[in-house]
Amino acid sequence: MIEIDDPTAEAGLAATVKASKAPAISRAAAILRLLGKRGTPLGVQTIARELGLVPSTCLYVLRALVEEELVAFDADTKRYSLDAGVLTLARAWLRRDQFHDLAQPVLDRLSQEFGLTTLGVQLYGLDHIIVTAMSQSSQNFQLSTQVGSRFPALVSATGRCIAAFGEWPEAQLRPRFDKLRWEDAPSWEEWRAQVAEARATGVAVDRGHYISGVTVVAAPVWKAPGRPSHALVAIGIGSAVRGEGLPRLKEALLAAARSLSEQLSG
Amino acid sequence: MIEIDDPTAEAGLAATVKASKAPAISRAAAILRLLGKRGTPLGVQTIARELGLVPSTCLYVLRALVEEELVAFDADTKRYSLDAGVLTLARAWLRRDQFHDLAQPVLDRLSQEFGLTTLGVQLYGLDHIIVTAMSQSSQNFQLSTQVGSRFPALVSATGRCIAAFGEWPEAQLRPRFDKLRWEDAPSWEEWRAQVAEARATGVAVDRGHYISGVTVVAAPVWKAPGRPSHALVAIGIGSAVRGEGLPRLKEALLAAARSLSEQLSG
DNA sequence: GAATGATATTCAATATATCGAATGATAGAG
DNA sequence: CTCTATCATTCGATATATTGAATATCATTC
Repeated sequence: MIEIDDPTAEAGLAATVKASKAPAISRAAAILRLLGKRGTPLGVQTIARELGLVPSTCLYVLRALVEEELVAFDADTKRYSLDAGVLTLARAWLRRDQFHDLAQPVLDRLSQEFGLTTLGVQLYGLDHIIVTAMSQSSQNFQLSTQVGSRFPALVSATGRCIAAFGEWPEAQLRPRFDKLRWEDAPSWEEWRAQVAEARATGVAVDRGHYISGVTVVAAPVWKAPGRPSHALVAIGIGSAVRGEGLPRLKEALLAAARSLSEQLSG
Repeated sequence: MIEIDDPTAEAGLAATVKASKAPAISRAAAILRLLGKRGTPLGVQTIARELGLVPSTCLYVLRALVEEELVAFDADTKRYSLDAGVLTLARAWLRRDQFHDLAQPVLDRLSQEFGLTTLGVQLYGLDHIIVTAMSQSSQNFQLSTQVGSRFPALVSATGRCIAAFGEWPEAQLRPRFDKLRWEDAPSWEEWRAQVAEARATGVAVDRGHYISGVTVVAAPVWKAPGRPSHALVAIGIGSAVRGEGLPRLKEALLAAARSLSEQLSG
């Protein structure tokens, strides 16, 4: 799957910093994300330029992050990179997230039964989604993502899911839809029709639009009434999603999502 | 394995905040760690009390963290907990950490061959270590930790490793040694002797001191000359580490650690 | 080897994040 | 239902984090 740029990194930072009562934290988060995205160690100046920060401020923030072991500092090269402290936080999150725990066995079963890759994702409004659980079947060729990956909200089957059950005004959907990148982008009308179908059936499908040859199915999960908080996703290639397979998969995904919703709200 | 409390959480926070030029970040990190440790969602007041923060400041920090999706806010209960944003950072870290990538296949091979659990850990001076890679054999009963776990630096075999190759003054070692919790704590003299042996052989061993019945072996890994930066650890129970097994394991671990050191420094 | 351009870092002025008291909001007891 | 206790939240005064210029350090070019 294709990764996306983080919109908050460059453009929105100035605004976020201004509005906040703790701007150092926005800056720190932006730095962490930048270091994560780049992967290679960066110097103070580079980071500051990239994020539009004052170098001295950037230095102080980095030093604080180093102190907290969220950022590693190489004294020889004077370069900064992510440190293992972020792992400790992630482990704590994984251990306690209800959806993750409940979804994992369900995903394992589904990916086994249908021979495809399944994901549990958390929805963040119209901005993006984050993969929080994953399971792969033992088949040879598999599409793969990792827990922690971010994708734009409205793309693929999950996007139709969000549009179908989020009750968002069209004025908010359209501009975001126009910015998406698909391998074979649907027209706005085509997409609207598919969203309507998702609303009717309870499951959204993307047939080769996001990635050609790949069928993605998504079903919404609710933690509370209102907008769905999570979704179950199945990603299939080849025979797994052809012919009789697809309706059965949709059925199974829908049932699993309903069951999860009940468990989460109870 | 037994988890440890984070020393920076309560006691050291005030000092760290005072010294820093970006105190909001220390507070933010402390909040993240607290939320991670507790697992259950917490209110502003509770967090502030626990960490010795002013409630209003605590609120501002929390809001900034929510904005960055590092903390989730339940508007109904007004409780805060870790959010999935920390996952994204962790994934980025895992993807780019050289030691993690190089160590994983080595650990897989070792755990398979000897039928035990192996870890790759990153060393943080005399403070603590963080597990950054793990592999388990397919045997039924296995000791288990997770990537991201933290342990005190000087405990078990890794501790002897750090003491043996870190060239720390005794005055710094002793007070930390005295604070450790073992199931069957060795005396200071006993421990010193084992550290000396580790220095001589290149591998450290803990025979049931940290956890009774469990043998832990650790070998240091260097990214650069000076103090070791990482270590390879093998954790065995029963026959895997009895008789002829142990010397063979020590040999294999040492060889693997040497090879890794070379790859990392090159 | 001097000069150049880039970097990281320090420092004092000032915009502002932080504090503590005051205000709302909420839940539980009587 | 009222009272009380505890919580989250707002707000103005002030200690201080942030800034931008100045300095120090480093690598590279002529």
